[in-house]
Amino acid sequence: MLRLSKKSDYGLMAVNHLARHYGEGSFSARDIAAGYGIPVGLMAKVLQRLVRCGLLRSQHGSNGGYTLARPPEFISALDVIHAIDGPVMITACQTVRGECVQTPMCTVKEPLRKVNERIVNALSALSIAEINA
Amino acid sequence: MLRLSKKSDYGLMAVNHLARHYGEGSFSARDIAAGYGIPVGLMAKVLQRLVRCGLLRSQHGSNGGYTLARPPEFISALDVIHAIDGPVMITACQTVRGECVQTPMCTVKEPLRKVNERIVNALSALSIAEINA
DNA sequence: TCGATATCGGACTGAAGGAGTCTGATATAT
DNA sequence: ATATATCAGACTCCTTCAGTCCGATATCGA
Repeated sequence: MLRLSKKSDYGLMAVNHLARHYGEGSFSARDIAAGYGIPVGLMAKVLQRLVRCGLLRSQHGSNGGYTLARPPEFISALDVIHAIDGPVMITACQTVRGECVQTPMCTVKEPLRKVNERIVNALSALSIAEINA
Repeated sequence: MLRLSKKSDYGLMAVNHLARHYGEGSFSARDIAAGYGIPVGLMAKVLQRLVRCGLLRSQHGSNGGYTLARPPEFISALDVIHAIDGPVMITACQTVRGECVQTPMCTVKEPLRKVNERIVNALSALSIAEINA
């Protein structure tokens, strides 16, 4: 249905939160989740994925938590979404290389690929810093 | 996951097919489905929705079928997707009026609304005639 | 050293939505 | 009449999403 997953939503909120407090130390999943009414466990999962993709740094132990791996200007909405949901692709039928699995007679593949490209561009042009402003 | 439903895909293919043969009479669900390896029953369902939203005209009985309700230049990809999947909205949390149901502290609502707007624009700027060219 | 507090990883469950089928009704041309 | 269409809705899988839970590991402070 051309919809973002809730996890991506949560991810954007979390990264946004960290951006807003950039340079003020680290925040735990609990810290972040509390402010937005997001289940802690789920928030933790989302944050873990962001760490694995190099967007966040994590610190174990007490007084631990998460911080941005780089300044908010250099993290895009696409980065976050891609880290959580994988590649942004509006059609299920085509692979990363643009091949159509379903049917070679698909006449709308190419136009949709262009639309997809525009969406990706729009998302990658939107930095977290920009969201925060 | 920011993905179009298969029904929308099928709808685009169908409308595209009808556009390619615009002025050559009507085509049944069976006619259209056959060429693309789409299940007939499902194709029929999709076509019905397009009729209900005024994009296609239908003709009962033998030698019946579907035709475009207006020239391909005046049907956009968004028209088709909207007819099948409903309003294009990348976030589940906001209603048509842009209100956030989940939490009033959502900090990413407004930026995502703008991204959504761009997507809608891209889709509504893409006419079926353009796809076909 | 012990314990509290974190992240981390995977498995798991329930609910929701998508894909596709089926049945029956209505309309129309031959 | 009959064959061929659309039409409408209910229905069944099956996948995916949302969220939970448990055990393991790492770190800080007392």
